[in-house]
Amino acid sequence: MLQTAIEMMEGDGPTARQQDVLDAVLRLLVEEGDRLTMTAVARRASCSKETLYKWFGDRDGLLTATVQWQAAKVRVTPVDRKGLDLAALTASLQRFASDWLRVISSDTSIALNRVAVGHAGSDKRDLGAIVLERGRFALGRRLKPVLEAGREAGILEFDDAETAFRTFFGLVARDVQIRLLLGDRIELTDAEVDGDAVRATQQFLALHGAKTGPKAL
Amino acid sequence: MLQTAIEMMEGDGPTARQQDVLDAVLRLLVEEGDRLTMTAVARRASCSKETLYKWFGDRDGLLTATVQWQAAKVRVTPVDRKGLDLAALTASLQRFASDWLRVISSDTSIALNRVAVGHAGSDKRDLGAIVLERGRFALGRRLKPVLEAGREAGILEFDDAETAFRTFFGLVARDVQIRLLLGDRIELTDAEVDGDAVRATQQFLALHGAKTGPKAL
DNA sequence: GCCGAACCGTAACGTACGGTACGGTTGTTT
DNA sequence: AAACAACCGTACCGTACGTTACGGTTCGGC
Repeated sequence: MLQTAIEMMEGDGPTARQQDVLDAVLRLLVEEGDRLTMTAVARRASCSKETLYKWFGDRDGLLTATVQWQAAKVRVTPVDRKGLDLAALTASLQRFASDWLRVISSDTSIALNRVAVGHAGSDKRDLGAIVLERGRFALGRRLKPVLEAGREAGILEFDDAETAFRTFFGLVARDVQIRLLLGDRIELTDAEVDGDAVRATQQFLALHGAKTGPKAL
Repeated sequence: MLQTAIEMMEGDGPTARQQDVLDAVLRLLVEEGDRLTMTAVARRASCSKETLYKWFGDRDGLLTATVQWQAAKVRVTPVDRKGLDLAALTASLQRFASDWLRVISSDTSIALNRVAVGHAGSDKRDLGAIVLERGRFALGRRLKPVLEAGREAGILEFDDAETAFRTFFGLVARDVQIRLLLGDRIELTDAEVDGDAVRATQQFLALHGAKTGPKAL
């Protein structure tokens, strides 16, 4: 059953075969970066270039579909806002932090962000917008309710949830993402990721934790 | 007087004429991004392509020389470590923060980081390494002595200067750089930059300021 | 005034790659 | 079994662009 790029845009996701192709593009993107050729994609995915063009329109369409496909694969564990105490909030923040660190340090994320950054420089700003929307902004949308629940529970104090989120974001990511994107070889073991998540969470709580008793700053 | 790319690598910088060419590349890079062509550079700089190749070797050499040229233009105001008190340290940190925010939000920085990120994905990792070295790491080398002076003066408390610097970096940059690189249009007025610098500095002091009297966290 | 080096402007070359066309194969419908 | 759609593999086309080559101009040295 033929499914055009337009149909993919507005309807149900790619077919199984198309997903295979997009996964091949992902792998190729990690290996070769933005200089992957349509020929290489066709060869890797064992499909014809004609099919690629029929399904995805052109090279940019293929890259866009790939980015969306990868973004769709990222699923998150929701947080229950009931019975929130300091321990639960701390665990939640740590989990967000470690998840995020693992995402931005993954090969696929690095490769995808690289092509998105490259495309943001040209007229084709779509890729950057998608990555931003499904990455940074999606994280904010998921984390802000947690922060606000913490505030309602009297655990956190802040004026603006967006600002508070950005502080947390900075404490977690620091210079990791830009260094990775620029080619710095950072080794991030699981232990280090968890340690960084703990540190970032503690720092955030030190800044925005509710002041109780003599802990006034 | 002819000056080959090799001579430029190991010796005195580019000649005045070559600087004009590199400035033209910079402007073109801001306008067109990585898809600038050698023909466009030659036309913009009013020089021949033959000269470009004689001076810079090839396209990558031209881009490398451009990145180094821009990096060389960034100069910093040193900080005197004598008579350091909290006010002086605060002012110093705020200045670092606002300077850095202005750098990473400038058109040239964004354009340069974009091409560097793109090149970091291919075999040509040079550009990324240069940007990293003259950007993030240069900032760290300049800031760490300030932090250590603050610690010696009893104003700051931290174990590792590198870790403390990265915390400050995160508090300052937050999500700004990645958003700009991905094409997000962020408006950063001078007032906002200064305000962010103050906020980041206060947050850093809250985390690493020496505990005096009843201010224990 | 003459010579050569450096350089400009432009034309030309080679190639890599995006995009298209086409013959052959498989699987499905009638 | 005939017809047809979807698809694979490959050959092909057009073009953009990196790189080179060349004629003409400026300029410093003798």
